[in-house]
Amino acid sequence: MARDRIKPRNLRGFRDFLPSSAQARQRIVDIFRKAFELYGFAPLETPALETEEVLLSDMGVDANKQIYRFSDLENTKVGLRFDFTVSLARTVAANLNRISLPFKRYQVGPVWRYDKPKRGRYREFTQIDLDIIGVAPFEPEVEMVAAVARGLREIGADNFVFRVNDRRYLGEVLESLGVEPEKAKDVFRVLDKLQKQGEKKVRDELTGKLLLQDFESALEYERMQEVAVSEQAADGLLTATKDASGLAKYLAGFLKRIEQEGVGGDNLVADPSLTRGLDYYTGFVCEVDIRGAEALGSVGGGGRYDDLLGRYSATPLTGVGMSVGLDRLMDALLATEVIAADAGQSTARVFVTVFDDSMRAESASIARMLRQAGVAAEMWLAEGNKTGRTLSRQFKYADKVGIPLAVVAGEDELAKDPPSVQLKDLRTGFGEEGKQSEVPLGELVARVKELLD
RNA sequence: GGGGAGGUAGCUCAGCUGGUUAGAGCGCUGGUCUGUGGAACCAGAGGUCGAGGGUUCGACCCCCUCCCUCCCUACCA
Repeated sequence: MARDRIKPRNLRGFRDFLPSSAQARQRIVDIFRKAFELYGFAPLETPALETEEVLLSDMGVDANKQIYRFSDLENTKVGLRFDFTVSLARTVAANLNRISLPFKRYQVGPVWRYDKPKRGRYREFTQIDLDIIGVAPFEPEVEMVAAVARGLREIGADNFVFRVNDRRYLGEVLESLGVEPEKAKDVFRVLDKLQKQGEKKVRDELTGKLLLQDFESALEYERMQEVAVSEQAADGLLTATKDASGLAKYLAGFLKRIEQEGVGGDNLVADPSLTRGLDYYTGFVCEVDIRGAEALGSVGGGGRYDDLLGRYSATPLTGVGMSVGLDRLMDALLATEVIAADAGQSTARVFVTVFDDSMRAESASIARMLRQAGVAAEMWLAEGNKTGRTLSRQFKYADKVGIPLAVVAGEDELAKDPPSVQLKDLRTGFGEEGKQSEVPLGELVARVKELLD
C-alpha cells in the first residue's frame, strides 16, 4: 500500500516560480541591477532573520502586526525582515568604521509580511531596494528616483507614474486647513473620492463628519493631485497653502530638479495626499504606479528617514531609499502587456537531437562545440533512440520548452564531405519553406548565431 | 480588517430533486509510424469529490466547524 501522500501545497501567500516565470523575473532584476550600478550603487546582502528588537517598534503599528515573529530553538526572539530599510540601518550603524559616506547600496531579495494575500499581494515577495545614507536632501532623492525610472524604462515600462510629496509639507497644509493631525488620513481619503462622487457629497462629508473649517482650500489643494509636474504645477504647490512656505519651495525645487534628470511629464505627479504607512519616514515620500494597473496598488515606494539610524548608533545619519516590489511589478507589467505571459522553460537556444543511441557521441560533440562558442545548447538525454524513430518526440519536447533551433545529426549527412547536419528552425511553422537546411559542421555555429539574431 | 463567490483527476470543468464500480476535454505515459515538431487513432496511469464532524438505510450533493482560492473594499510592495 502506498503511504499517505503529502499534499504538495504551499503556505498561504507563498508561491513557486516555474522556470518560465522565474526567467522573466530574473531578467527584470538584472535590468534594475545594471541600472543601479550605472549610478554607482553597490550590492549589499543582509540576513533574512533579524532579532526582534532590531525589527520592531519604528515601523508603525500596522507594520509591527505584519512581522513574522517566533522564538528559535534557543528561545531567541527573532523575526523575518519586513523590508530592507531596517536591516540597512542596523548594518550601517554596525560598520561605520568600514563604510564611506555617502553609502549607496541596493539589495534584492525576499521580504515577509503577515498580511491577507490577494492579487498583487503576497506574504513572501521580492523587493528591489535602493538607498543612500548620509546625504541631506534633495540630491539623493533625485538620483534615487532617476535610477529607478531608468530601470523601469529599460524594461519597457514607460507607463510609470511617480507620485511625490513631503510629509512635513503635508503637516503644514493640514495646519493651515485647520485639520487636526489625527484626522489627516480621513480627510485625504474623503478628498480622494472627489472624482467619483462629486463635489457636493465630498463637501458634506468633510464639513459634517470631519468638521473641516476651510473646505475651499482643501478642494484647491486636492486638485493638485494628478497634475503632471511642470512650472505650473510647481507654482500650484506654492499657492496651495495660504502661506507659501520654505518647505513648499523646497518641494517645487525638487520637482524642477528631477525633471532635469528626465523624469517629468506623464511620469511625475505631485500628490499632496501621499503620506505612506511606515512611521520612520520624516520628509520626502514617493510611490510608483504602472498606469493602467493602478488597481493592483503601487509597484514601489519609499522616502526619507532621517531618524532611523539614530536607533542603532550614536552617530546620527540621514537616509533616503525606496524599493520596487518585483511581484507586483510583474503583475502590473503582465496586466498592461508590457511583457508577455510566458517565456520558455528552457534556457537553451539550440536543441541537439540524438538520431540513434549509437550516435550519441556525435551529438554530444556538437553540443560541446556550440557551448564552447557560447551558444546555450541542450542535448536529448533519454536512451532508447533507434535510427531517427524518436525524432518526433524530441522535436515535440524542444518545441514545448521553447528552444528555437534544433540540430539533427543523421548518419547520411555526417558521412558527407564535408560532414554536415540538418539545422531546423522550430519557430517557423511545419511545412513552410526554409524550415530546415543542411549545414556543414564547420559553419554550424555561424549559421546558428545568424538565425538567433 | 470589512463584504461577496467558490473548492470534483496535473489543468478547465460536468455530475439530474442525495441512490449501486465519479465522468469529459486538454495534458501526461506507452503503442501504431525503422530519418523529422503543434496531427490522427488505440491503450494506460492519475481522484480518500479541500479537511474533520453530523443528519440519513445511503452523501460529491443537506447541516456545522475549520482550511484554502478568487472578486469587490480599506491599506500596502
